[in-house]
Amino acid sequence: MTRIRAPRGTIDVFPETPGIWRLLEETVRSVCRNAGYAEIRTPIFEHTELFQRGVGESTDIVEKEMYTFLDKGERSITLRPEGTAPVVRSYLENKMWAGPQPVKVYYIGPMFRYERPQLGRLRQHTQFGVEALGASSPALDAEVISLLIRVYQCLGLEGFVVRLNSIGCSKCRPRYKESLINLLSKHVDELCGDCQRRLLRNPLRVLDCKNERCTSLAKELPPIFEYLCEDCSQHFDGVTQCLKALNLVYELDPTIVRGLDYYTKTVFEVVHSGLGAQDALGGGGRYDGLAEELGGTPTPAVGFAAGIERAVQVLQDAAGEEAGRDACGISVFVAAMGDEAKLQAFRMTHTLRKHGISTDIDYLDRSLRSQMKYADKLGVKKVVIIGEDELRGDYAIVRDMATGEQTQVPFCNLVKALT
RNA sequence: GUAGAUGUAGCUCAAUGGUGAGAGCGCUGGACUGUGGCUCCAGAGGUUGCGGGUUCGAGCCCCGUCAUCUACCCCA
Repeated sequence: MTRIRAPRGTIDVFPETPGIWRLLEETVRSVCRNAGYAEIRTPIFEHTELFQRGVGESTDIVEKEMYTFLDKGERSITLRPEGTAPVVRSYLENKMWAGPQPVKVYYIGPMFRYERPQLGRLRQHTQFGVEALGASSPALDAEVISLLIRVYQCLGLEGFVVRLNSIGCSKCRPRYKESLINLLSKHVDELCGDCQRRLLRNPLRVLDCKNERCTSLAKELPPIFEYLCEDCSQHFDGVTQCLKALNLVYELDPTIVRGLDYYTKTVFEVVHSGLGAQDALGGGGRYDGLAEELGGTPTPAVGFAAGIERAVQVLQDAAGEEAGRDACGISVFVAAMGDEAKLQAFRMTHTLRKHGISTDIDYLDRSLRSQMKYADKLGVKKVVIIGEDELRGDYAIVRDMATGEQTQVPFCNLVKALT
């Protein structure tokens, strides 16, 4: 029999990192709630069409990375590859537009993409994200960006960089695309194979190509700022103004274009150099056209998504392996010798637990010496020792593991002595 | 989907084509029959990823396969 292993691209979060995970999740929750974002939990699978229409038929995610299958009712189902389209679907389906606007929600949960795993990339990974729907104010873009930064700041994470860009809207982006095509067409031969293909389909992608020659060509291209329409341009100014008001440092980066079709106007990424080739901790932007694309009324919205595993990786590099270890948290160990004492110890352990004292006991019939060793490894503060002598005298020995000091405590006073 | 690297004990790694595949750490026990950390001793633990091939002989060489890692594409 061959041993069953976890499927490719999945990991067990155990035993090294649950501590960091819990800290991260708690930080996300408190930062979001502090800014008026409520939790939303959407299904882990959705109708395939949601992502085809929402994320975009021509994106890599939809083209080749989705976990799609037919269920027993012949429906095409997809494990969610991202969180935004489901939230918008939920907003529309639950008529959240009928309540006070904007609707601000956050989520934490698993996402699935069928890709080759590498550093910072898994087939099942966890994202936290926020979405603010129903308002087009640039202040909301800035708020969303500030939330992401705040999460990292609260965790004491350093060395990340915020990159900001605007990719315009359906009015002005086509003009920019057109001029990119015109300018790049003159240099088709110098572009890499991928970019030659991208040129007609989505010329913006040439901007963030990692190929050196494409990069140097891209540098010569005019930035999109010169092509933004009045509306987009004003909006972008509003965003930068708000960010400056918060003293948030960012870099203007005309090369970030994002791989999902639904983005409009503001797009941003938070990157960290400690992540290898996949250097984005998180990213997001505005998606004013998505609700309409999903058959709802036009609804302006903005949000981000960020990778938990990637944040954990950076935090652990900074703090060391042991930092995330989930200590058992046991404070008292009951060591016993002899059958009668062991039964008494078993009962005592449960009594102590009932009184809120975290307690553990030996289950391997070990010698006293070994029980002491084990108690030491657990890191307990006190060990309660019972043998035949103690049973006869109706008391237990309580040993302080830090000082080595031992006292005799009558059984009836044990709870008080250990509290 | 493509490319490269790597698969030996729970972990990190040794072993010129040649005896019964070793070490450190960890685990279990003992020295100390009822007292942890330090020290010393002992023990358990392996289908050398899997399947073929070459050879008198393969952990080592060759082929295939699977897995992991890294990178491309793209993204969290």
